[in-house]
Formats: sequence, C-alpha cells, structure tokens
Amino acid sequence: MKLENLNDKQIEAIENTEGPMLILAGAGSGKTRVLTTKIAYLIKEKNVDPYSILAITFTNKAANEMKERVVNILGEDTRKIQISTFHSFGLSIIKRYYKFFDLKSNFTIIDSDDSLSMIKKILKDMNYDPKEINPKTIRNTISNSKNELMLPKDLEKFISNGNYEITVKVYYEYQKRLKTNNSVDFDDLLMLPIILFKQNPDILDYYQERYRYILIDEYQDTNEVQYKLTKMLSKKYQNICVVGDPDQSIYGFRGSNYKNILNFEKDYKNVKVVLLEQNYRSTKNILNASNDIIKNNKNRKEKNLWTDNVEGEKIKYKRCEDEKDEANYVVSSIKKLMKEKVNLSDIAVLYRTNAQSRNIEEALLKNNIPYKVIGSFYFYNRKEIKDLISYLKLIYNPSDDISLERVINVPKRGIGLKTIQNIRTEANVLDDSMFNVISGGKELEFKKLILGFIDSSMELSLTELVELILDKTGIKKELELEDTIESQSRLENLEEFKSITKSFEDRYGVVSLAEFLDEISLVSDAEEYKNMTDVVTLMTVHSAKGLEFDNVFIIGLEEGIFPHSMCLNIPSEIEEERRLCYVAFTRARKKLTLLNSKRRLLYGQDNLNPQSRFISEISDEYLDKEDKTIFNYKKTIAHSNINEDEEYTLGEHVMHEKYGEGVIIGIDSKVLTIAFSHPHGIVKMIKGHNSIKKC
DNA sequence: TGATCCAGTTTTTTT
DNA sequence: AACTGGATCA
Repeated sequence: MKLENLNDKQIEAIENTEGPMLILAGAGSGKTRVLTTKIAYLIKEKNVDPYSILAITFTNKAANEMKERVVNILGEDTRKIQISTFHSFGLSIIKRYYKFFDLKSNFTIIDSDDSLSMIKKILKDMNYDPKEINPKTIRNTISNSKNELMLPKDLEKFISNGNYEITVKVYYEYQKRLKTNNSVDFDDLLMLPIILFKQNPDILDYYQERYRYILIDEYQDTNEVQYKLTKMLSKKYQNICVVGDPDQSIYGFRGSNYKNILNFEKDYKNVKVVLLEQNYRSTKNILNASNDIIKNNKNRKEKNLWTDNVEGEKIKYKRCEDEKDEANYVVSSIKKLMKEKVNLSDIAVLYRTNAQSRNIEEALLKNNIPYKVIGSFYFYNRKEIKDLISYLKLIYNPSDDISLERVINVPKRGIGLKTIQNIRTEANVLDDSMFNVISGGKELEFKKLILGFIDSSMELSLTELVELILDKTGIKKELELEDTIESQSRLENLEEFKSITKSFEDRYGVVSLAEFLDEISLVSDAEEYKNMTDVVTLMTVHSAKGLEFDNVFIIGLEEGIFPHSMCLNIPSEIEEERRLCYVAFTRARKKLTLLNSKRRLLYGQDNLNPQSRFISEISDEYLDKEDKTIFNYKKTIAHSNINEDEEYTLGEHVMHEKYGEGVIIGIDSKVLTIAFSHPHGIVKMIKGHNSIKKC
C-alpha cells in the first residue's frame, strides 16, 4: 500500500499500529485522512480483520463519511467495520444484552425533552412546586450523575441539602419510570455498557478480544464515561490510538474534559506521540489570525501550527448598524461570490446561537438564495413531527408512556386530562404501562387503533406505515380542514418526513421500524437525509466542528453573543468560548468574513454590544477593516427584480429557471411555497421574483 | 372537555 | 419577541 501525498508525521502516525498512540492534530492537518488511511493500512498491510477494528467519531455524520472513505479504499466488504459514535456503539451493546438491564428487546430511547417532561410529571406527582424546584436543574443533575457513573444510591451519599434530597428522590423515581416505559435515556447509552462490563468480566473480555484495535477521534471532547469506556476496552491489548486537538475542545458544558487528552501520556505506558502541525486547509492570513486568538488562552499547551499555503486575502471585518444590516451584508457578499461563480455549497454562515439564523434566513429568502439550516430544532422538534414519531415509537414499544401521553388525544378524540390522569394512576398502581391498563372508554378505541397499526406494521414499508398513520389517525384530515398557512406548513413538514423515510429506505433497502427509530434518535439532524446540492449552509459553530468551507462568514462577533453573556465572568468558560472561536476561524479555507452589529434586538430588548474581544486579539496586519461597500437595503430588493403585483393561486404551475416546473402549495402575504420535483423538493420563494414564471 | 386569555419566563452550545 | 403553563369560562 503506497502512502502517497502524506507528510512524514502523517506516515509515522499511520505506520505505528501497535501500542498506545496519541496524535495531536491541529486544525486542518489532515487528521481524518490519517485516520482513514490508518484503518486501511491495518487491514491491508497488517492483515487485521475489519471486524477487530473499532473507530469512534463524534458525530454520526463523521462516522458515515469515514466509513465511505474506507469503503472507497478497500471495497464493499469492509462496510461491516464498526465506525460509529460512542452513543450508537453503546446502543449496540445494550441491544445485545438488553435482558441484563431488565429491558425488552423493543426498548426505545427518550430524548432530553422527554426526560424533562418525565421529570416534570414526577415532581407534580410528588407535590413539589415547579417554581421552587427547577425541573431543568434536576434533569441536568441526573444527566451529569449518569455521566459520572453515579446511580441514585451513589448520588445519595453526596446529599448536602434539601434540594439534593429531592433530586435523589426524583432520580430514583425517574429510573423506575424509565424501566416501566421500557426505555433508556441518552446518558444510559454510555453508562449502561460500563455497568454491564463491571459486573460481567467475561462480556468485557469478549469485547476486548473482539476490538483489538481502537481508534478514537475528537478525543479532547470525551467525558468521564467515554473515557472509562475507552479505557476498559483497550486495557487488554493497548492498541489504542486517540486523535484530537486540545484547542478545539468545545463541549465542556456537556462534561467533556480536555484534560483527558492532556493526560493520555500518563494513563497509558509507552505512549507514542505524533504532532501534526502542518495545516493544509487555510491561507496564511486565516491561520495566523486563528493563532493570534488561541494564544490568549492561559490554560493551554503551546503548539505551532503552520502552513505552506498562500497568504491569501485579508480577513474582512464589518461592523454593521443592526442585525438586519448584518444579514443584508452577508447576503450581498454571497451575491458577489455568486457572480464570481462560487458554488453555494462552498459557503457557510456560522453563529454562536441557533436563534441567530433567523435574520440570515429571512435575507436569503428575500433574495431567493437557497440554503439549509443545520440543527435539530428546525425539524424534529416541530410538534407535528414529534407527534408522528411518538406514534411510531408507541407502535414499536407500546410501553412507552411518554409517547402515549403525547398522542392519545392527537388529534382531539375527547380524551381529556382527567382520563389520562386516571390511566396514569392505574398504571402506577399496577406497575404496568398505561397502554396495557387501558380497558374501556374512548381510550380503548385509541388502543385498538394502535393495535391495528402494530398489525399493519408487520407487512407495510416504513413510508407506507407513516402514510397509514397520518390517514387513519385523522392527523392529515384535521390539518387539511384547518386550511391555514400554519396547517399548510405542518402538512409540508409531514410530507418532508415521508421523503426522509423514503430516502432512508432507498439508502438501506427495506428497513425495520427499530432501525429507523434508532437512527433518528441518534441522528438528530434531518439535513443529513436531504440531498440538497448547491445551497448555502447555516449552522452553529458547534455543528461546524470537523467541517470546512472555502468561504466562511461568522456573524454576531460581539461581547455577550460571542463570547456568550453566560460566560463573560468565568475565565475557564471564556477560554472555551475562545476555543470555539478558534474552531470557527479554522473552518475557512480561502475567505473569512467577520461581522457584528452595533445594535441588536435581543429578547425583545435593544442591546448595544461592543465588538468581541476575539476581534481585538487579531493583529491588524491580517484584517481588512476598511470596507468601502456602501450597502443599501432598498437597492438590493430592486436589484432582485420583484414584481409585487403578481397574483398566484394554490395549485398553479410555475416554471423556475433552475428547478424547472413546480406546483404552488402555499401562499403567504409575501412568500410562496412551491413543490418542485426531486431532488429540489419544497422551496420557499418570494412572490413575483423574476426567476419564476407562470406557465 | 376544550378554547382562550393572561402572566410569567426565557435563550448557549448537542450526542 | 416568542413560548409556556395555568386559570377561567363556555
């Protein structure tokens, strides 16, 4: 196997396959390439069975990409190789040993929203006032405990005050309810395997024997449980290769500890350390500015990231008047790039908080520039989607009380709070699921409906099942009758969900409900299923980790936004914000544009934020502050040639210059929703734009 | 039971 | 500004 186009350090990292290895890989240093090549090298040169390799990545997306790359090098039969996130790896273990945890094989995973509503209900049942006891705090404490491997009885030992006592009580009850619901929460996916291994050395031994070669990506973002799991698995053969960059540790709020990577050399004996310090991604200007920022962190191991790339353009910095102005500046810059024939897929807009996407979205919409927003909230958190998923979960796991309560009266069936309460109490008394104790009334109708779905699910495809649910429950009919803009958009979302199940089936062949539910519980991002080709990407800096783009815009670089106001007074958190900023900067290959605004409407209030300290940390020689662009909002609208008088009707056919023929399925005061054929799908456009013609 | 209204709260980042 | 939850009334 030829190791071409790799530098000495990279080759060293690849060829040393035995024993513990630490790869300190700076941003853009070809880390993913090294990892995939190393996996290929193990299989091809060292005759390691792909079955014996375990590779852990941070996101499912990264896992899929890595798998594709390995399959590309070595062929289809390496597809069985275990490349996944910690969470899905944990799930695979629990699936295999579900009996040990007192679960049934059809257990489901509850998300953190469901955890929260479960905790709220527990507090209510225990007669605590949610104003005095914050359910979120309790959820976080429970989550943190699990990430520290503490069960209720362990937490009990730490009781120091009244609130803690309540937390412990809730924790006990929470665990009990998870069990009657036949479900696990997110943190269980990591904690349960460790409990299993601790109590069953033979099972641990099986996994140790099986996974003789372990590779962990983004090691700087591992938390305590993940650290323990890694350590247990690698103990026997010590062929553990971890990759990471302490400067890119950005998940401290979730319990990640960058010290795990700093301590790696103490944790294992005879560690081989390889430093990847050549950056292949960014221009000198971008890299130098990034270095300028990160060197302000006190708590840091000095490193020297360099590049042979061109000096490149200076980094643009624009201080705007307000957030609208900021969004319009971004859009006008994108238009300029479009004129230079830049692909939209080479452009990303990054921000600190999800809420910031809105202004950008509006501006892009007005100017008819296609985009996608990466982030879970936008899709899976919508009511109609959550309802639909709850139906699916309930069909798969009828013990899932959370899902049952969610949909038992959706659409309205005249089953009120009182009835639900009665069922809940009875279930509690009998220590059974709500579904099982239903025996009469309108509830029985509902139960029969679900039982019917369970029958149908045996012979229908996933998409057909979804269709059936929307139909038989009356969800579809209700929304159609409502016939408002709101209900239209809900219907569209449900259509989109079907296209997700469809593409899921296309991709993996016939899939079971189990597989699909697992996947969407772990892959929170609907965007991963769409193949939108040439669109601008909008996302938080956190989601951008591991990605790269030719052109990057970072918006909201203000004190209070980035760094976030919650962190301003805590030095360690400011350092994390700085690492986050470093991650944002190093996503850019060629062109980086920084923005902020003097005034910003936030939580209904006008805020005057000074420029971010991170901008002040960049040496002037890399910055271009003198932006001469005179930007006029009105001018852009005129420029995009909008004929506001154009009238439309629902169902009308139109022709788009890029997407071809489409049907109007929604009309707003200013915006049209148009369904185009695959792969474009449903697109929103401003009325009367000259790119659409009636036909 | 369900619709509506009002008051109070909230917003960091995510597998 | 937007969303939640609770209270009130039909």
